[in-house]
Parts: sequence; structure tokens; C-alpha cells
Amino acid sequence: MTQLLTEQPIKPAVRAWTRLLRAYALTTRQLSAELQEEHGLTINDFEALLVLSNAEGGRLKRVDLARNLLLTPSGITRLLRGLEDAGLVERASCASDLRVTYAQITDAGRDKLETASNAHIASICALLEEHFAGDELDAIAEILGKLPGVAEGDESCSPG
Amino acid sequence: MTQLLTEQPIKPAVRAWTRLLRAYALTTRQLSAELQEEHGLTINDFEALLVLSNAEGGRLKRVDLARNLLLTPSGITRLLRGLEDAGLVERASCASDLRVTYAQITDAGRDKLETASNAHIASICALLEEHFAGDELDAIAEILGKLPGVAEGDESCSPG
DNA sequence: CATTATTCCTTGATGACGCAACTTTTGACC
DNA sequence: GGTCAAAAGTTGCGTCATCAAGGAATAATG
Repeated sequence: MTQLLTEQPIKPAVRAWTRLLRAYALTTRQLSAELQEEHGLTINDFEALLVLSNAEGGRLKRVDLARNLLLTPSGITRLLRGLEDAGLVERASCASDLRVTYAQITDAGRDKLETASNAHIASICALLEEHFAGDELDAIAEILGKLPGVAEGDESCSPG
Repeated sequence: MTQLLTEQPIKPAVRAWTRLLRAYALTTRQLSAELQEEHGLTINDFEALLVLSNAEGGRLKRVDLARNLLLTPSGITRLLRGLEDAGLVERASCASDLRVTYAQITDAGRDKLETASNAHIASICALLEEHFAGDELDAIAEILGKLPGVAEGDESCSPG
């Protein structure tokens, strides 16, 4: 009982899960720090701008944005408050349904995204391509895409 | 400029990175919730108990535990405070170096780990094996292990 | 030795996020 | 139309983790 994991062979699922955890933690820390330092954006800030910029009309219902970013509604409220305060996103109301509020990317938001994305994408590539081959990256993306909800964000928008 | 990502093909690295993000978020939410609800443990609580149980003598310097769990020293302090309050981990001082404090898993901690790990491992397998084939899991683990720092935790300890 | 750098650990302040509770608006059903 | 369920969004509160700063012990250097 002192050696818990040696009683039984480590299952592939557990091994994969553990490595996913660590890979996420390691890569996120670095990418997040760079994005924050150079552009004052969180990863989710960036992703939100990206999703909005690709959405039809540059806007999306807050609830759809939440689904896309895998955040709760309250998370979206706070995320967007920051972006609104920075002038990167605006609120727009919906005429046909008073409950919904749209998040609308501004010109400043597009500029910010344009600037930040070059550096961010370069960072991602630098970080990953340093250790992974191209076909390995494809393989990871392919396999992880089988988890429901993972590949759905690929369009980076689904105008509602 | 309105369609940022369609100007250029999505790079494999970016695609892989995005999916890694989402896969992490999706799996973690569910596994974390189960672990918390059924055993009152955070994922990091669990991992800490696991690492300690496999360490020589069931104890590890706090700084080594921090490296292993990819947490900062302050994170470890707060994590261990919870485990100490719950009686699952004890402090032990080091005779030869008064700076270091060991984290020592208790019998209660081992019992807790024993109980929780069965359910937790089952949850991991259920979640992942539902969507991934065995060789896909192996492939993920294999590839992600190439990132420095990811595979190093496999021994779940490195007694200092 | 004396001084300075380094290591280990803790604490205070802060930020991001989830959950639960709530308001407002809409839609469904009688 | 009236009632009741569902959905959008906000807020209060709690949790977890970071960074920055500091205290104490040790190592390195003159």
C-alpha cells in the first residue's frame, strides 16, 4: 500500500491525462505571461477578440461567446467588462429580444487583435515547434478533436 | 482584415494549441468536480497525496513538491495548509537544514488517497476511453511527453 | 570572520473563475 | 390573457493560484 501506482500498471488513459495536465500548465504559463506583458491581454481576452473578429458582423451574443470560450456567463460578464473598459469591445442590444446583449468588437479591438495575434501566434509556434514535429502537432490536434466540444470552436464563431 | 484567420491557413501548432486548451478545460472541469464532491479534494490535493505517497518515506521537501506539481512555493504553502488541517499531511523539519520543511503524508492521507484514487482513476478512464482508442491515448501521452517537464513527473517523485 | 548572495518558506494583495441566487424578458400552455 | 417554465445576464461570495516582498537559514566570498 505504500507504492500505490506500482501495484498496477499505469493505465494509458491516466498517463495521457497526467501529461495533458502538465503540458497545459507549462505552455499556458509561458504564453499567458507573454501575452499579458506585451499586450495586457489574458489568453481569454485574446480568444474573445479572435472569436468576435471572425463572427458575422464582429459581434456575438454573450451566451454564445461563453459557450465558445468554455466560460460561464459570469465569467463572460467579467471578461467583457475588462475589454469594454479598454475600449476593445462594445455592448449592443438586440431589438427583437431585450434579454440579449451583443458583444461587438470595436476598431480598436481589431487593431489590438491584429497586433497581438502576430506575436502570439509566433510564440505558440516557437514554443511548440521547438519540441514537436509537424506531423505530431497534426496528430495531437486530430486526436484531441474527438473529444466533444473541442473541435467545435474551430470556426472560431457560429453566429447566432 | 475582418477575417483574421482566413487570411492565412491555420498553422498546425496553433490548431494543436487551441485544442489542447479546450481539451484541458473540458476534462478538468468534470474530473475536478467529481473529486471535489465525492472526496473533498482538489485535483492538486490529490496529486500532492499521490506524489507524497510514492516518495521515499512518504515525504518530500516542499520545494520539490512545488516543482513536481508545477506550483509556486506560495501555492504549495496554501495547498498543504488545507491538507494539514484535514490531517492528511504533516510537517516535519529537517535536522541538517533548518530552512527546509518536509511534507509528510499521514496514515489518514494514505487511506484517503487509496479511497479517492480508485474512483478518480475510474473517472479518468471512463471520460477518456469513451472518446479515445487505446492507441490514441498512447500517442497523446507519447507526444506530449516530449515537452520538457511533462514526462519528468512520471515517477511521481524524486526524493530529495 | 564579516558580508553578500542564495535558498526555503510564508504572507499580503490581487486576479480569474465557478456556483448560487436574483432580475428581466420571452415563450408555452391552459 | 394569465400562469409558469426557461433563458440571458448580473452580482455576491468563495476558491485557487499568482506575484511581490519579506524573514530566516545557509553558502560563498573577501
